[in-house]
Amino acid sequence: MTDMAPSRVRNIAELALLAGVNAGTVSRALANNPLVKKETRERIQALAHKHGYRPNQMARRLRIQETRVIGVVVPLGHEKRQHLSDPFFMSILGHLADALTENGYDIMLSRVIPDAEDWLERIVDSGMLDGVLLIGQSNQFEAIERVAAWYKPMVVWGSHKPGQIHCTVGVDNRTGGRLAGECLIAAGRKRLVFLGETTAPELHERYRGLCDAASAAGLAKPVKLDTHLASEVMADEIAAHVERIGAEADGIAAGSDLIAMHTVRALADRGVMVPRDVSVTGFDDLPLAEQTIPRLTTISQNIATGARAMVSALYERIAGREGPSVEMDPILIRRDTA
Amino acid sequence: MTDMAPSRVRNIAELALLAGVNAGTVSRALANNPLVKKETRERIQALAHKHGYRPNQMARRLRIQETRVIGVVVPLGHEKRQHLSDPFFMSILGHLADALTENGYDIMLSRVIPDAEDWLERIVDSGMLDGVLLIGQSNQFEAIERVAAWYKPMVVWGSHKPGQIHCTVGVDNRTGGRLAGECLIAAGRKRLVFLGETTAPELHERYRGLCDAASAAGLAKPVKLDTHLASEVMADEIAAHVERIGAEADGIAAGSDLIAMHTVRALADRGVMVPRDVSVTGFDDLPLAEQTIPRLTTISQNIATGARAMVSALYERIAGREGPSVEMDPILIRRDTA
DNA sequence: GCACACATAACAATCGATTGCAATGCGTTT
DNA sequence: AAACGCATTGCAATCGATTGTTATGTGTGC
Repeated sequence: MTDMAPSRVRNIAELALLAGVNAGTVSRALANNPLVKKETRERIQALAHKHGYRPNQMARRLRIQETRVIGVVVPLGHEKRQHLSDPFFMSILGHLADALTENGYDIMLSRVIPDAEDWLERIVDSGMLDGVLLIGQSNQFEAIERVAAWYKPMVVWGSHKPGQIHCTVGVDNRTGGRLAGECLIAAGRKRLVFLGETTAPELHERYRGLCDAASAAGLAKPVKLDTHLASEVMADEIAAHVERIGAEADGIAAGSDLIAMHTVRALADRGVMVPRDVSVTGFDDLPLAEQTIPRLTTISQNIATGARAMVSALYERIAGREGPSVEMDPILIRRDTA
Repeated sequence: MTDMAPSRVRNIAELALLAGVNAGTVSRALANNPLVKKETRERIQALAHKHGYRPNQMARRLRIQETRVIGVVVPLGHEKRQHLSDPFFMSILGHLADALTENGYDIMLSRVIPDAEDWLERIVDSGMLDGVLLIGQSNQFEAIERVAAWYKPMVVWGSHKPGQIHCTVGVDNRTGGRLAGECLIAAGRKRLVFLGETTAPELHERYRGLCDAASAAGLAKPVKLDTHLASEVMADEIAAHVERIGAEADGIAAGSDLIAMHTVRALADRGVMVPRDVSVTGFDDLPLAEQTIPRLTTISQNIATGARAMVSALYERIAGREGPSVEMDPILIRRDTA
């Protein structure tokens, strides 16, 4: 008999047959279980390697009842056209991925448009996940609360309302909005505008904070201009806003860094200089905010710290311990635009 | 009997017991199989809804032998410290996610540091994936070829070497590099520099293209300065490069948009104006490249188109048809920096 | 020489669903 | 009234692994 290229072995039974032992023994051998004689163990391991056998994870996880997969879910309720390419999602996702893979967890990524009533139930109940991380509450507060009542291993990035059940990690968005407002006011700006979509609680809080700052300084209530976060429509929308605002406003608090960057760009296109003519603040402190010209003044969300906080809160919950929500302090990063 | 909160049903057997039928019937009923009488079907569906029952996907997929999960894998061989937060990965990932979720596929995200010899085998052989998309070849060409020899449903973003087995989608990086070089030369630049890490085939090809352009114009071979893509070290590294180059170079071809943006920033910090004193080109054409000030001149990778091409090539391969690699033409996007 | 302990490995139940096939019951036809 | 067809449902094998329990054989002690 010639030594053919070893045929690919698909399941443990085939390998057991080849080794002349029972499937159970193969399983133990590959797990390095000392119940199996060292000699047999090594023989089976060598055979497995030779035939390129690797256990079917689906079967294994079904039996073990543990998947070592974490779902990372982005609900896009208020923003159906938004893409995952939004830098904020991507940035936090990157850090989550780093933290999770370090501990041997895989990541199942879902971008969900919550049209079906039970979208979240379907995810947590799929039997494929050991836990769920939600990036943003969108307009799905109710749905999240409903599930959080019985499903514990879930942590949400977003803002914390008093009395809520689900565990959140996030910054104090209202304070963040206030900081942005105070920064603009300190720069001598009096006619403030907020750019952002306020159906998501986070953005709404930021707007409220801005209003707080304005009223504390005796200024008129800032105007709110709805702005989508979807990259494609966003640019045009902001351009239109900027066109309309004209000289009406001199201080712009953007709901996110991305909006701020587009705004600065749109202003520059119309010959309006930042920060000479108008001050602009962002929100998030993306890595890129420091690299733009002019560099963006913004409110830091400290995404790396937040991601780590989410992951460790989730680990606690997977282990059965329920920790409290985490609310981080926002920090004003004063750069060039305000 | 009071109407208690319906207890949560965990598996199909329990529900079958409640409904007073066999598990098989429940399975068919929930699948809306007309073999089950309409009346019974609706009764079971109502019962399932009431008790919040949802089938265990792990078990289902094991039985069906189809997971409807696609692995999206980022190999980080040459770049151990790189994070997923790299905007290029994130941008393409966003588009892939959009294309895949449209067809009801879930995404399993892996950021792999290929230290184990059989990292890719382990992924494709896990039994959890219907197909694999690799973002970038890193320095793992051999490993990819080895697996591609027997595992068909896999598509790779990267460059295509003649005679290779695995299916790639990407732009012609060499031509792209040449375009960048010609653009710099057309701007009157004579002392060219390439910023990038050339152990990955894509980046190496870009450098070769730049060299082509230089030699065609009778210029000296461009200097290559290794630059990591990892966000944290990158900024300092580029600053150091810029410091050292000084007046030595007047045309900089960056290996990616991100490197280009950092470079412009670093030059600005030293009082060097772009494009007055130095011309800079990027590579990728990220959405952000258009929003920076000055706007980035770059080589478009057309990420959205590429992502769609990857996904449809993968669908073909899942269906058993093996299509060829796709090589898209790079396009010079002339903006402000060169 | 018999009982006992111990090391190995086989056996079989289990995880939770899907599905081909067999069985049941009812109505219709001749 | 027997026979046949059809609509429903039950039964049991299956996907591929893990693991508690049982069986086998070997060596030791008395």
